[in-house]
Amino acid sequence: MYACMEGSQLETACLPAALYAPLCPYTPPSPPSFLAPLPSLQHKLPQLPQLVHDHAAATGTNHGVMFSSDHGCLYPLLPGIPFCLDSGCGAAACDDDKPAGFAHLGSAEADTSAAAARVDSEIAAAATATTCHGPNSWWKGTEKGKMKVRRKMREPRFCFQTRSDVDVLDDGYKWRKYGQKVVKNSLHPRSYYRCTHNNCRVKKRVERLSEDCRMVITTYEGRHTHTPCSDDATTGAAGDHTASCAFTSF
DNA sequence: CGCTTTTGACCTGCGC
DNA sequence: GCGCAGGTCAAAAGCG
Repeated sequence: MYACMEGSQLETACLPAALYAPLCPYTPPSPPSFLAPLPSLQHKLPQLPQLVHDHAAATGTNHGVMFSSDHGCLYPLLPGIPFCLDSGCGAAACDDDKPAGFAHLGSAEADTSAAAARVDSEIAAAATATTCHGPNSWWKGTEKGKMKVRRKMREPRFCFQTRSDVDVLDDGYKWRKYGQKVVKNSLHPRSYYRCTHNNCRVKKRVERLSEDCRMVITTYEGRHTHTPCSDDATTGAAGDHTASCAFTSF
């Protein structure tokens, strides 16, 4: 999943031509309407999560999509990799209504790369947990005599890949780092961030490709309950604001 | 002083 | 059941 797509794979890309135009020599066959042209990735990257979310909302599923960007070129990453968190969304059921280039979970047998299998396993685990406990359910554990309650819930996850010298892309939201972990078969540690906004449990993971330390993999989990501009407003009024705000992003 | 980052420990899920 | 790996917690340290 983390490897860059080859040219042949891009034939199934679904982003508008304007996205590719600057540097990429190919053109997607039929750009979907839910994605507006992005003349410059550098300036439009913060919009990407919203675009993806709009698609998820339009399709009624928690589809994730993996994008890869390279010097301004942005395209879906490895179409065919399952990335649907909706436990009720089977592979066959989803195939018909997903646009070309979008992948969803549930078709592990179609995956050939170890990385894809790893992601599939990861997402499948989340789906399994959801099945066992139901959406938005809680599981409990104990630590040093006191109950520790964690939320194990189904959240839409989207990841994209970009080439950048900085780990944390400026997506308009404020993040707090809560962990860092060295992952196996990776030369670079994975960082875990959480949105600092009140009652916003959106998380993101950032890691660099071991094959190319300039490539950054950013995975968003969950949806923001606020706008980027309201990030500073962490008071109780945030709830009213978010309730009246149709913009929900990552 | 408050917020953020760091980092080791802990917990859970999965594969064997 | 055990070990491994990923994810999270929380105390300590750092910083403005």
